Amino acid sequence: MTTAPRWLSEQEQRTWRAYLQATTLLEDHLDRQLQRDAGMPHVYYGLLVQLSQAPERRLRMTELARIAKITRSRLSHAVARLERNGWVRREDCPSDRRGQNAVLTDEGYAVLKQTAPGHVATVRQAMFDRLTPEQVGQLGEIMRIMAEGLQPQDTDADLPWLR
Amino acid sequence: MTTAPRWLSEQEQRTWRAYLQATTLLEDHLDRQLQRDAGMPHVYYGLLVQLSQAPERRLRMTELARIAKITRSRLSHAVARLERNGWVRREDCPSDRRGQNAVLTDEGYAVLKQTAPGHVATVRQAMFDRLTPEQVGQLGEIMRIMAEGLQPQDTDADLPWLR
DNA sequence: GCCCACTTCTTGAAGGTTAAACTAGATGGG
DNA sequence: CCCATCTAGTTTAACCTTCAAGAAGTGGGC
Repeated sequence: MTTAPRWLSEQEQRTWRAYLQATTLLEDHLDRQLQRDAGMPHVYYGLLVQLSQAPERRLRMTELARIAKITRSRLSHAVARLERNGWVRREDCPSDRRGQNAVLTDEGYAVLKQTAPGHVATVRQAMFDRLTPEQVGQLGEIMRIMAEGLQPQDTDADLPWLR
Repeated sequence: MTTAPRWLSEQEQRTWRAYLQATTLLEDHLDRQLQRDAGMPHVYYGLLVQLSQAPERRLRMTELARIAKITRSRLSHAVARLERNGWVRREDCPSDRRGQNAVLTDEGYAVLKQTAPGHVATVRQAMFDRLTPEQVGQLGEIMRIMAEGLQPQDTDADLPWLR
């Protein structure tokens, strides 16, 4: 970082500040809503959602971590907690003896079914009810671009001389 | 929540998922970058930035918490840590004996000065270098709308019969 | 002047997250 | 077959966040 930094323009600064405030406030809001209504933080809820949508309601740990964009370590802790709650169960993977499947239990599914409407309502109220369909489209496109740029890269992409 | 839930449309679902992924990945990315280069998480860095921009580089605890969108409790812990680092100092507020000012020290300012370029570069690379100026404008507008809707409301707004 | 309700800020405990180290099993070249 | 190397997942300890409770100060109504 020896070259002169390119500071943010006025518009970029305003956007960045708004981004930080909105994302902080929303994540807090969702955490509070779900902690109150479902007894777990937002990230944990997201794990149950992913499992509920997977074939046979089960996923390999690494795959779940990849989809949810969290580390395997964090997932290990999270699943341990969800298992204590009886909402997820661990199961040996038949094809790879190192592997574990996280399986959504019926109880876990019931919790999800019960709390999903309230959660959707909260998300709507915070985001979709305030934006025009056009803005929803713009936001989606922008977020896809950002997410794509932040995916853990193929190692070789950082080492072009190896390609 | 007794009425039939209005689920998200296809477009809304895609946008929501992209939003979750992008914000999760970006926050992680910034935390890692700042932990590595500045020895503190992103939120703590943001506190130093706010202080650096305040008159006399100091702010009342409550005001700083309000600006940074975090709880006072969290701020207390954070400032305690930053104080141990020598980057912030606490000071009694002259006009209100309950109050404390958080003051950015010269050391704290130096850390900021040293790490700001790298941080801006990271933000640019993750967001602004990937978006058109038009998209930056759209994102800013959308985030302002969301943040506004999530501000802790004036109590009376929830109690119209008291107005 | 005296209450009482409110604000400011801190604390402690419980729970969540991170980074690094570790166990166990898979994999592929020689 | 053997071994180095890689991958899957867990664990530990340090750190961070949250919630509830509490100490201390303020200020309006009487």
